[in-house]
Amino acid sequence: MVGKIVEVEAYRGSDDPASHAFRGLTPRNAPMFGEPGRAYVYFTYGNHYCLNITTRESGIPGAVLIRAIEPIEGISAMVRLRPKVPKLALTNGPGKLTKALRIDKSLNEIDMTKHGPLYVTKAEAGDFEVGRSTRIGIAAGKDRLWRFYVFGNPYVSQRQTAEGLQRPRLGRKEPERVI
DNA sequence: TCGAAGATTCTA
DNA sequence: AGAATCTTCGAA
Repeated sequence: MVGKIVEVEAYRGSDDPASHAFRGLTPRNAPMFGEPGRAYVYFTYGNHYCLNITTRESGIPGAVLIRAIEPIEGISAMVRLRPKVPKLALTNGPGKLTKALRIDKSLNEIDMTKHGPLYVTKAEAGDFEVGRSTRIGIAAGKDRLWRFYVFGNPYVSQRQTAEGLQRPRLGRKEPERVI
């Protein structure tokens, strides 16, 4: 299965009250303090896994939550994992995409920079614009515009009207693929 | 050991 | 708008 990442949120450490790492190292958030480029998978609300990719050097907490992807290959397999769900809703949320890609805690801490069961890689992509807004589903840290998404992409999660929404800016970066 | 909250989703 | 559902963490 292959998808293009179209929506992410950034989380940091003691300077970010919305982050799992805000109060320091715990067993759950340990990957955020570890090597960059690893998966940080956590379970929440009794039902859902969420996938992050760690971003900062060892000892400094940081991760990017993958909130939505655009399905590219293996769509029938994704539908099998999320039966009776229309294509547009297959992977447009952090808990939805982990289910559609069968991502769970067994992939926690996996190296996502190398070819393996779950990894990211650069791919061709035309020009696109990046929208940004406040992060979704958080109680603190609402002042930061740390949610980023491909502007106008229909596979972005349905809450683009979150407060703090800004019109597209930032540049043309190649999006990446998840497998 | 216990209670409350949670980087969500689905249904009514 | 509210329930579901259970892990995690901090406080007691």
